[in-house]
Amino acid sequence: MTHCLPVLVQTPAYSALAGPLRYHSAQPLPPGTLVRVPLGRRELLGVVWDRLDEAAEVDPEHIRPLAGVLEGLAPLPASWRQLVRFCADYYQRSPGEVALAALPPSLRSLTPVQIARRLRRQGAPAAAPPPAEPASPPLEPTSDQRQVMAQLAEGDGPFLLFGATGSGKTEVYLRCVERLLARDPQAQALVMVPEINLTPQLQARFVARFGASIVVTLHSGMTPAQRLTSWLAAHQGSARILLGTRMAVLAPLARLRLIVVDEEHDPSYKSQEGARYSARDLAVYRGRLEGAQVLLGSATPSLESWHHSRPAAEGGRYLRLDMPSRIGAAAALPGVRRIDMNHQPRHCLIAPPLLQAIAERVARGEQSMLLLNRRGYAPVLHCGDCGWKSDCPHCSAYRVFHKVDRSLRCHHCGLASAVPRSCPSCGNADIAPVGRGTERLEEHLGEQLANLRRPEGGAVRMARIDADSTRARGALEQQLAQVHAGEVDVLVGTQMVAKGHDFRRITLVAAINPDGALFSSDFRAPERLFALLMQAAGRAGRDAALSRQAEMWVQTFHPQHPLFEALRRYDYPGFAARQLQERAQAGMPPFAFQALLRAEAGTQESAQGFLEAARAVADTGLPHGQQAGITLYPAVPMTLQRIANVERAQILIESASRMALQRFLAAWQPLLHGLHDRPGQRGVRRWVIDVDPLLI
DNA sequence: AGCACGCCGACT
DNA sequence: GTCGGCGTGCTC
Repeated sequence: MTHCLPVLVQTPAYSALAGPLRYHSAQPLPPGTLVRVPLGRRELLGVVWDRLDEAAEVDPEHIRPLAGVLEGLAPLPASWRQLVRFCADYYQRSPGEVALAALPPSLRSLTPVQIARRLRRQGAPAAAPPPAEPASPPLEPTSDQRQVMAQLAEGDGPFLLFGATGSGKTEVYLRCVERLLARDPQAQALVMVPEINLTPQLQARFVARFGASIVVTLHSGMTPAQRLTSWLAAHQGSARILLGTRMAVLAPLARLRLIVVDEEHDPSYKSQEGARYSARDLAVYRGRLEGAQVLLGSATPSLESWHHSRPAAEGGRYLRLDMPSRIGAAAALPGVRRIDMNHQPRHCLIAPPLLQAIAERVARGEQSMLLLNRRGYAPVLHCGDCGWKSDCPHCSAYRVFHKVDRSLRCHHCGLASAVPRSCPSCGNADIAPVGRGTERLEEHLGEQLANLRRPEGGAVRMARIDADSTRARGALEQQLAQVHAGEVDVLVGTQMVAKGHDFRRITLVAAINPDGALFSSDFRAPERLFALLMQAAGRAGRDAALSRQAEMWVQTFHPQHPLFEALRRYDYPGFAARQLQERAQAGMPPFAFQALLRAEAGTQESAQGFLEAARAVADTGLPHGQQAGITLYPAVPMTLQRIANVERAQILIESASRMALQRFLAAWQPLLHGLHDRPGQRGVRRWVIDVDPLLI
């Protein structure tokens, strides 16, 4: 007697293999079992799925037997399968793609024998370890923390922890986990941070509190072997605390009781390739699904979460918890100073008063941090004679001048070449860098401060931290350590330095050129700028003795702009209220729900042609009424129209109802597969649906 | 997606 | 006369 089992394999939504495939098995394997199955000439990892009727009918002759079962691995739990199903449905992908992407890569590449050996080595789930002796005894909780802990004990959530930088949010996370494990020693907690860079310090604090044996981390920077170890520990239950980036939300945790999403506003939680899921939104869904408490934390919540945390009487679904006070003597955030660049020397990089302020810090032995969101020396080279600019031949973007290695580099396709000695177009020798990047800022500052002396007489020490300076493994940690050790007086960096790193001795933070976000076509740009500046300000004055003279400087041509007014008062609620009002009036998220259909093709015409055909088929090919409440906008080129010679275009789909949008997408998406193969659409290389896109 | 098969240009 | 380009088609 053989059984016919549905099995998920990694197949994309648009191949004919989107659903589960059928295989014969001598044994009736429970859903969630990991198996190996033949597909064509390959042998793939697969997951036994729940119901056969999810698979399309197929000729019984063609059904092949399973190639093997991964012995010793417990089947993935029903809740995990439901999470995968939800994620696939919501983000319009195949369940196989979501399920297999959520498994560690080594499960796919190792042979069953290697995996069995690995399982034997890692052993069975460990018995509950004795509670670790805290290496660092927790401090007395602040009154804010006490109050928040009391609220967390009572309600169900989800909770939005609205806590100022330095108010001790991490301590709240630690206490929540502590309380959970005291109540249920077998329970598991998931704690997410937006970036890999932030995991080490978080891990250090959790290990110090709970011991290394029950804490594991999961992120894409780990080696395949490490990822497998952590994943197995999570799945088998020996890990009680899983720390990680967005991928951790899809880890199997059979006894999950608490999910923390730190810095929940951070765009990194939204995946930008494969299944474009939001780990924050999935966390909320997963919490409800598995009965786990969900705690979203931020000093500058996303407007979506903020809106959800309005009073329940007004329709709010999250419970807002306030922690307004910074801890200790650093209680006050630095004063904000706006420099009106209209009244400064033209084209100056750093206004004289700011330069003066930096010089004073150096002379006192304090540190300064300058933020400029552009790496390289100058964003473009320009010929004054003929107007030539350093275009990238493959992208609709300029190549950036990097002085360090005298190269022109495209930040989109990676094309790099030596800087021409003279204009490639007219031969003029006088080609000039236009605009400024971190390299140029560092150089300029070095010149301006060349004659300055530190208290003990040494020269000013500068450092630059951006994606270029931290390319090598461990470079970021090393550079951060230098800053911490006080070996740097002036730090220049992109936004990566503003995120989460505590610099105790910094007393001045300056935003060099933040104006771009004020008038951006991206409606979320102000939200991101406000979060960045708040976060950056939080870096300053964390050392009690220095906090009084801490300052946040903003160079702007629009000093009266409401965003900077709100920043001056550190008034996130005021800023958010204003933004939400604008969004409501304009009918934008969170008051509307959006999706994008993006197409890539050899020419802009064929990309747009595909999209227009998709628009047309929404009218003609769908059951009547399926389009009710849905707005489909015309196809337009993407902001970055061409990358690596691929033309990109998109259409926006909008609805006031999330349900209506979901229903429409589910009905529409299958029709698009047919379009792709039509004669006129051959030029289309790829298309994707992005649900709840962050970048439009 | 992979991976085959299949039919046309520059190499030993 | 072969190696290899990617167009088309199939995989439970």
